[in-house]
Amino acid sequence: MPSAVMRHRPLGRKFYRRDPVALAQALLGRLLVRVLNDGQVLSGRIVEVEAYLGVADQAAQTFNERHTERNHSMYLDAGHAYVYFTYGMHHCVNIVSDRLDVPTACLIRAIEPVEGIEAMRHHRARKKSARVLRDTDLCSGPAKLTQALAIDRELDGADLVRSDVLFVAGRHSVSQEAVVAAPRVGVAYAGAWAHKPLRFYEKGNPHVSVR
DNA sequence: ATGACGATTTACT
DNA sequence: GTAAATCGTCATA
Repeated sequence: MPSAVMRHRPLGRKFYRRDPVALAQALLGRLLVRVLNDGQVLSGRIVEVEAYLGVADQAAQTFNERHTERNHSMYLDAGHAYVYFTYGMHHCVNIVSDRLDVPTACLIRAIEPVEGIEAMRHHRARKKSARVLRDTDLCSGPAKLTQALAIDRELDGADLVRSDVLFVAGRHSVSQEAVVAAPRVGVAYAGAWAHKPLRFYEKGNPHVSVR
C-alpha cells in the first residue's frame, strides 16, 4: 500500500454562498490548499480575513459599482478567486462571496503554515538577505501568503469549487469566542468605512499580520 | 497621453 | 518611526 497522502476535499459552492462577513468568519480555521505544478501540496490554516462589502463599501475596489477588466472576478459567482496585483510588486487573493453579480469578497490576510513549509520559505526567501525566515514571517500578511503559496494573476478567476490547484478544505471553523473583530488594514482612504470592524482574526494566533 | 495611487513589505535611521 | 521599492490600473483630458 502506498504511503498515506493527506487528501483534501474542496468545500462546495454552498459554503461560499453567504454574505462576506459570515464567510469571513466561516473561513477562519479552514485550510487554504495550493497544489503546485509538480504536485506538491502547500497548505495553511486561515487565521485572518477581511470582508469587503461591495458597491457600498468605500474601501472596496467595487465601490460605486466600479466594474473593470481588473476587478471582473469580483462579479463572478461565490467561490471564485479574485487575485490582483498592487503596489507594483504584490499580489493579494480574495474569495468571492454571495452570488453572481454581487461583488463582495473576503481578503485572505494570513494563514498558519501547515504543509510545504520549506517550499514556502524558499518562495519567500529574498535574494538580498541570506537570513532564514521564521515560520511566523512566511504567511503573516496578504502579499506574504500569495508569495509563499505561489499565487499570482494566473489564478485570478479560478473556481475554488472545481480547481485542483487552489481551494479551501476543512470541516471546522474557529469558535465565535476565539474570533476578534477589528478595523481593516490599509484602508485609511475609505472614510467612515475605514473604521468598521470588518477584519477578523483568531485571538492570540502569532501568524496574524498585525501585532 | 499623462499623472496619481495603491486591500504591502522591507530596510534603514 | 520613516521611507523606498516599483508598475499596473484608473480617472482625467
